[in-house]
Amino acid sequence: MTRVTLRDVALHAGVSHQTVSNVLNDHPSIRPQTRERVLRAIEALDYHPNSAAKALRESRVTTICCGFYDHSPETIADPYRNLVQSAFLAEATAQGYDMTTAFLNSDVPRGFSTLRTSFLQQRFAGVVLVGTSVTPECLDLLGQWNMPTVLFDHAEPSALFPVVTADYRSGMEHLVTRLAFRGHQRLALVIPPGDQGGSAAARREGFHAAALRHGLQTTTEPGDWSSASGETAFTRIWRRTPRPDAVLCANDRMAAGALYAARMIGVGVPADVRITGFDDFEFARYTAPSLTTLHVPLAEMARAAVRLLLTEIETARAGQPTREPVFLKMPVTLVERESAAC
Amino acid sequence: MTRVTLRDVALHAGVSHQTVSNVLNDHPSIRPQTRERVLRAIEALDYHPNSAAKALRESRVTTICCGFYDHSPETIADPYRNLVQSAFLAEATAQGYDMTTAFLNSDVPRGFSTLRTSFLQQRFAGVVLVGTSVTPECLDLLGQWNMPTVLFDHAEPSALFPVVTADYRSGMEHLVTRLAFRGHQRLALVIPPGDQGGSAAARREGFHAAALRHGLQTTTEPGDWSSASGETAFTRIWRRTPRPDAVLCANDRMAAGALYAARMIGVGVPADVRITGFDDFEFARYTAPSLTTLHVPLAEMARAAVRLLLTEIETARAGQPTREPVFLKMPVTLVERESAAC
DNA sequence: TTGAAAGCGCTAACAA
DNA sequence: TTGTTAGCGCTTTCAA
Repeated sequence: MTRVTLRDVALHAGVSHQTVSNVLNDHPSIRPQTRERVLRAIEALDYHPNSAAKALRESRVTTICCGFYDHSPETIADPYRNLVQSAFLAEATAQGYDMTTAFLNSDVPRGFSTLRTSFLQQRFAGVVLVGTSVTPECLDLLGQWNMPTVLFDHAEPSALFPVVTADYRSGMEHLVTRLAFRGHQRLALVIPPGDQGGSAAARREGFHAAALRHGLQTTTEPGDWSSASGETAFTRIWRRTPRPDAVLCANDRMAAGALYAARMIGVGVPADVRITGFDDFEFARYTAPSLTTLHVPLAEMARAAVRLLLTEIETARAGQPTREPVFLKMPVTLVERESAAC
Repeated sequence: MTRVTLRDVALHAGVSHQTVSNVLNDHPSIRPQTRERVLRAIEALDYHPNSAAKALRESRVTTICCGFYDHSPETIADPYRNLVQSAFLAEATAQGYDMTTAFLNSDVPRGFSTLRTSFLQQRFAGVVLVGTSVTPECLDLLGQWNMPTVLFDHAEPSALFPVVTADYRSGMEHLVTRLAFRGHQRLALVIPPGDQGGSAAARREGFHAAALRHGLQTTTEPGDWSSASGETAFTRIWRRTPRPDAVLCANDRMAAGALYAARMIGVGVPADVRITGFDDFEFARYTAPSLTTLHVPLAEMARAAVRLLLTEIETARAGQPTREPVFLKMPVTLVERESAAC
């Protein structure tokens, strides 16, 4: 159980431990012959450098954190997270970094201070904060910690951190415009309330802006991103007078719930009402009717976010805190399926 | 940007750095007054111990790894992973551990050796290996590394590692028996081929055992867990003669694909054919018709797996490699919905 | 009850 | 080109 160290390798190769270190770090000025001998010793002893020692000595960790903000039981099963996370990890790995994951609950001060503690303990070098609802107050707080951070899915540019998001607003506008051209008059939107500066807010704004432009009537019903909340929302909406002719849901999961509720009540989709989602996850194609929705290029966004974070980390290490504000907004595209067909 | 260390705290409190360490580690024999003073200094300086230094000194890491085996593009969107992972993390956090995630691709030797390298570099203390298809050869390999490991979702007991799984076999048997009692004669199974000792194998065995017992005809069609493969599989199956009167899918995602294909072809479910899934994810309730499936208690399993892993880690540290083989098999329950209603 | 010394495994700086 | 020295921040002896 005793580990092989640099010294063991040095002993085996008949050189000093420093020479071994030099070989490992590709220092110049090592005779090929020595180098060869060291490499053989490393192989023979199955040596692997201790990452803690390296991190300690270099005052540098090669781990990034994927922080899911606003973690609640309702969103645990959300396929969104998995996609994002696995894209993060792939990119991080490609760049020679490890990744840890943190789920921050909405208990803001406590969740954030846990993250900060972890950072100050040097457990990770920087974080991609995933999730809506990062309020301006939180951002100010974060800003004071100077922890390399990238905001994922934050709708507004930030002076403090790079932001990677998608054009949720235009996506929604596009969808509403399309529905307007098809003669729809009364739209209902199912969306989580609040979320200032977050992606829900962007979706809501796009909805209202386009509806106003086209002179459409609108109502809003709260949801919490879960399918169950979509179900409830649709039921409530359908009791109203006048009834909407299209129900737009802020994500696919809620839309799936709405479709289910419609079927239970005996409302035909798309005959009696159109229903749309947002995100375009795997099962959007597999609802009945299949779901018209907006596609978000999550994997691409995730790759960009990690790359930006690594730049942030390098910049912070080099001690150059000034930088242009970065705001990456990826296009969102309409995917037309049955639930809102003509 | 310069970090606060033990020495800084000691200086501030007017004691030696060792005393600070003693306070942090709750050593006895510290005068309450001194203790108080040190704690105030820690507070005042916002001190956080460096985890790398601690790990190095104690030769001990407090990170576990969540290793998803058989990672392929098809399974990235799988909600299964997220549920499992977030349950792992919650339990690990509760026990004072961090968690990293690794996605091992099916390129067995390379993927595994990356994991091993990471372990030998002391990046994590042990791994929960999630996924089917861990072949006996892989297990032997793993066994030689003596890396604390727990197998998640492995169907057979192992002499080498604790296993946490669900009773996939009985679940399938129960479902087949139910269908037999309802007069079904010809069953088709959509399932990934191979997977010796994995959960797919258990599902397949349960299926065949029960079908045999009840004298039912069976056919099998390959799938790769993805919805798209379920779609293809159903289409193929429906071209056969005679047609089955029930199509059992080895997971919900494939079942969703099968439902879609049936609808496209114009086959009524459950009127013309019954379709069932396995796992009971959120959207199983939201397909149309809603999906009859088998519920797997993933969160509970995940908690148990982490606890077992921590025990393994402790045991290994204490140098007592012998231990009773552990095999935890959680119950799987039938959830009846519309797609296989009477 | 507290402090001083040693060293975990590594790398940066310098000396040979 | 290689070896020696020092120290990253912490905890574990052991002595005061």
